[in-house]
Order: sequence, then C-alpha cells, then structure tokens
Amino acid sequence: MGNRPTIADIAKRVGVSPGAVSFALNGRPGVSEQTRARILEAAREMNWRPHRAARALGGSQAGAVGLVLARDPRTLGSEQFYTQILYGMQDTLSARSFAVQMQLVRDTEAEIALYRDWASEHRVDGLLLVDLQVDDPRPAILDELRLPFVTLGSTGEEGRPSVWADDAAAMITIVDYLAALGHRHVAHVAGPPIYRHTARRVAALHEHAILRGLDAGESVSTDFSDAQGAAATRALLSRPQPPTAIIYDSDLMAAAGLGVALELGVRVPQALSIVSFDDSVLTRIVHPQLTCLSRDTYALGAQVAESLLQLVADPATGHSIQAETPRLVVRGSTARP
Amino acid sequence: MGNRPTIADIAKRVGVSPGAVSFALNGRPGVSEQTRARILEAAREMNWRPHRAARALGGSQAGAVGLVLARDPRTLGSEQFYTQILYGMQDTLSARSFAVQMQLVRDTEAEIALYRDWASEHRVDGLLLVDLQVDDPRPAILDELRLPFVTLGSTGEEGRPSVWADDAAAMITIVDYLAALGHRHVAHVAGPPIYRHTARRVAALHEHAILRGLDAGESVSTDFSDAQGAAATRALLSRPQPPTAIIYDSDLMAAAGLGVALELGVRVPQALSIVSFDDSVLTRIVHPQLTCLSRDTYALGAQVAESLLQLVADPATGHSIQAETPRLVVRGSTARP
DNA sequence: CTCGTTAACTAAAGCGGTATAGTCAATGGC
DNA sequence: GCCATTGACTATACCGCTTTAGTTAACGAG
Repeated sequence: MGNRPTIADIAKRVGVSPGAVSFALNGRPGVSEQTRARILEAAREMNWRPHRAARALGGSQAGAVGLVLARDPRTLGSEQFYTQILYGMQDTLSARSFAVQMQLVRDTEAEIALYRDWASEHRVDGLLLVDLQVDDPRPAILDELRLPFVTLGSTGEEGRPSVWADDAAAMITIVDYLAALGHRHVAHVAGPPIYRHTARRVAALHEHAILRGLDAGESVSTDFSDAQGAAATRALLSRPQPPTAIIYDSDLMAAAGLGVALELGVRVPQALSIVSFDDSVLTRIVHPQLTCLSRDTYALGAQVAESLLQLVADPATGHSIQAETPRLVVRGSTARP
Repeated sequence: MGNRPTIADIAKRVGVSPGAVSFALNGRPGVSEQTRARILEAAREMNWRPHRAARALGGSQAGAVGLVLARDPRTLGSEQFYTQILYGMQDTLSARSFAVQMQLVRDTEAEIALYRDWASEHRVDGLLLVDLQVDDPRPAILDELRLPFVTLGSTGEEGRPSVWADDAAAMITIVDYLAALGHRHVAHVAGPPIYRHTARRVAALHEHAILRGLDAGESVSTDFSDAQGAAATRALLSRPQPPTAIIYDSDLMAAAGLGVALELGVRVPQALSIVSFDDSVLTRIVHPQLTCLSRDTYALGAQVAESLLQLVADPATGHSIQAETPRLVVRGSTARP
C-alpha cells in the first residue's frame, strides 16, 4: 500500500472540497457538524495523517521543538538529567504530535550556528534553552532569529517564559541539614562559574554558611567532568584542614569524589559526608548510596513541554512557572562528623 | 516575519528564473558554469538556506533520520552508549545538514506506532534500528511502511544494511582472559534473552567456556536495570559455590554488582573479578575501576551515519559493514582468583 | 416579495522547492 | 546553406495543506 491518503482523497470520498476537509480536520468553523463528522470518520478509516512538510510550508508550524546540549564529547556522561527531561518532554509533546529535535554540539558557538540553521530551515517552532550563562549571548540571537524559547532553570527575571526551581532554597536545605548534623567545615565542588545556576548555588552556600555560623562555605569550580570532580576532591582532602562534608553539583562528580575518598582511605560517611545536587541511578549504585537532592525530572520535562506548547501557540506569552524545589533524600553517604 | 531569502529572491537578483537557481544550487546540469557561479555567490551573500519543508514536500527528502529507543522510564540510565552513538551520528550528519530525530518510548509497541506516525508525516528518510530481537516484528513493518533502515549490532544475515561488531569474538576475548588468570567458575549477568546480541553472547560464553575446560558458563537474564543486576549478583554470590568472576552485559549492572559485592563483604578483585561488556564514565568512577570491553562508540555512530546517508541516497543498497571488535581494557576489578 | 445576512461550501492562490516540458539561439554535419 | 542537435534557460505544473475570497441557498426582517 504505497501512497498515503491526502486531504484530496478524503474530499473525493466524502464528496466535498479539500478546503472543507481542512476545516473539519482542524476544528474550525465553515462546515456543518454533520459533514464534519463524516469527514472525520472517513479520515480515521483511511488512516489519514497530516503531511508535516505541507503544513510547515503553508507558513504554519514545523511541529517540533528543539533542545541543544553543548557538551565536549569527552565530558559526556552527565546527561542523565537531560535524558529524563527529554523523556518527559517527548511524552507530553508526542500526544500533540510534536517532536523534539535534540542535538549534541561541542560548544555555545556551535549551538548558535545550529540555531541559525534551524531557523532558516524552519525545523523547529520553539526551543528549550538550558544551562544559562551569566552573560548569555543566546537570548538576543534567538530574538533576532525570531525563534521563541523557554529557559530551564533561570528565574524569569526578564519577563521571559521559563521553568525554574529555587536553587538557593535547595542549597539552604543541604546546608541546614549538614549544620544540624554538626558539620562546621563544608566545601562545594561546583560547575563552571559561568553558569547562572552555579553562581546562584555558590552565593547561596556562602551566605547561608555564614548565617549558620559555619566556616565560609568554599566552592571549587570544575568543568563538570568526573576527572575534575575527582581532582577537586583530592585537593580538598589533601589540605591540612580538610572539609568534613562536600557538596557536589552533579551526581557524576559526587560519585567520582566518593571514589577518590575510598582510594585515599577516607571513610564515607564517618570521616567525610557527601551530598549530591543531582539524583539518578548513579547515586544508588555506588556504595554507600549518596545523599542527594531529588526531584521529579520527568515531570519537569513535562512542565517544560506544556510551557513550550503554550509559547508556540502564542509567542507573546511570558509565562514563567516555578517547579518544585528539589527535596533532600538522605542515604548512606552522610553522618555526624 | 523574518524575511528569509527564497530561491525566487536569488533569481530576481541574478536575473534568471527560479528553476535555473534550483539547478545551480543542486549542482545539476542546465546552467552554464558562469551563471552557476554567480548564483552560488548570490546565495552565499544572501545567506540562503533551503526550506526543509518545501524540499520535503516536493517529494524528496525530509533531511532527517530517526532513532527510537524503547526504554521503561524506570530502567532509564543505560543510555550512555546511545548518547555517544547519537553524538557520532549527529556530527557526521549535520555536515550534510541532516538531523537525527531521537525519541524515547516505553516499549516496542509504542516504537512501532511512532514509526507509523513518522512514515505518514514524512518526518524521516531513514532509521537506525537498534536492540534487535530474536523474532523482531519491526523489519517487516518498516518494509511495509517503506522506511529504509540500517540495523545496529545485527550481522546483516538477511542482506540488509547494518553496522555490527563481533559479539561472540568479544565474549571469547573475555573468557580467554579470565581463563588465563585461572578462573574456572565464570557467571554472566545478561540482558533479556529476547535480544539477539544477548543470545549471541550467551551462546558464545557457553560454547567457549566448555572449549576452555571451564565450568559451563551460566547466564542469568535481567532487564538491564541496576536493580536486577544487583539482585542477580546477590543470588550468584549467595550460592554454595559462588562464581569467582562475573561478566556483566552492561556497565550499569556491573557497577551495581560491584556495589552488592562490597556490601556482602566480597572483596573485588581478590574474591571476585568483575568484567563489564560496556564502557563509559561509570566504569571509571567506581572503585576499583572496572575491567571492560571498550570501543570507540563515537566512531561507531559516525559509521552508522555514513551507512544511513548511503541508504537514503539509494534505498536499494544492502551494504553491511563490520565495526571494530571491542577490545579488553584491564583495570582494577579483575585478578587471579 | 424583496433585500440583507449568514451558514456551508467551493474555488483558487499561495508556501518554497523540484522536475518536466518547452523555447530559442548557436553549432555542426553533410 | 539547411536541418538536426545541443546548451542554457524559461515557464509551468505539481507536492499537500491552509487560507482567503467568492458563491449559493436558506432564512428572517421589513
């Protein structure tokens, strides 16, 4: 059965014009309820599906949203979080027969080049912008390209649509917990300071540590790789006054840090408590399992999808929604110092 | 909206017809070299890009290939391998301005439904088919849908295009290595037996173990989740005669198995050697690091991409290429029993 | 009974390319 | 020097769907 049925085939079968079929299938006025029902029935029977390209060409939607991750191929491995987000997005979007165009690129420059390509090829109707930087060039460029986007993780200060969680509150939860256990000397293995979320966490830790009477929480920045996570841990533990607790910005670095501690003979959690800012299988397969912040990442992806659908439907919306604050899941990697 | 140049704009500027511009841009005869040069120059200056939808509508390509992964959201976590494949594919394909449409779905049924959607919406020109099953329903359906595909990991027995590695040889490498270390009792924590690659590995282990004079290598099947990997390990180690070495079909399960061993007080590698069939960051962040089979997954993705491009250009090709056999990387998780 | 309105359609013009069928002048064989 | 061929283009017909501008026929108001 070679050729898919087109709107014209349906029109012929029902005995109306192609235009009427289009009206009926898109739920817009111009056909009687009776005719509409007959058309829909015929479309169902003939197993008709819209031809995406034809729709997109008509000047309307491409039926896809984009997600670009800028990652060095070597630093690859921390995509657990985005894999879950993607799953949540796709489940929500495919119900409306939207696709997610996901692509991995090397850096922000390549990311921007890709946006230009997508814009001119009309591949996507909107984007999810992630890993926002302190001085991010992307929003301005996307505005210029007229590609609407939702940001993930950035509070919608600029009146732009975004889905975000309260990073600072999450960090405070951790600090309070560690302080309650009796820790005084807490360190933080952070991501690159260029990222806004990193900056927010670093600031929150510092401020709240002082407030709680701990030693000023110090943050060490890394590139999020397991190698730098391990190196940072090694450096921290080799100090004359090593921290009694380390907070890691990602589960991958936390696991790597745990490995280093074991290697150095530093017992976890007796001599060192470890907390991860991210959750995934990883925190559960290492031994001891890691205390971490957990959130429903799948649901977050679904929220993002809803937000994107709304944005695509009406590019003028500036709706910003706050996702649940990650909650602390206590496992075996934390204890009194 | 953004006044993106069309072929007609170029035609007007150069002073020729749109058809001539199309000929020039697609490198086909019908224009003089001189005119062609002028057209290309103008297109470059005006920053012209083909409108994907328009091309796809013309009956030609959608400019995308698809990759669907059937995964239970809860079993998510073993996507390292496919993330790397994806990266390799995208780097190769985006040079030809092809996109990869990747989607996560729950099961094979949903996967097939998605293929039907994609076929009727003309979203993709070809597919990468992964995780082939012993009696796989997908090839027949894709034939019916006229969606060309390349299989990954399955030897191209049926004259279909595929990119595959020698699973049996890889397993034999492991068995030889363990036998040389002096192991007699080797177990295998495998994936679901429904997968062809699992079946091949199970058979290869069994045959080669006997050949080498080991106890008949036994395989335990799992769903690839860390939970079942852990459970299988626990069961194996609780036997009166526990194996002295366990081969895991995935790095995730190997890491989970290592966790169980540590928990049970079974020392690795002294009392138990662990080998993982897959490599990723995971094998390097646990302690001890895992001996594993390693391969250049990124390159594999690139090979897949080449194969797909060839297939899309000529759907009749049945070219099958063999990728390098994974090689054994010895780390700290294996030793003499 | 006539006119204006509206519901329910039909007709037709794109959207941006591709592909095919001309058109026209230059070329070359005999 | 005439006719056939070829090269270089132009004109045009789609591709499948959306959308706007008609076109009817029915209906109600005056």
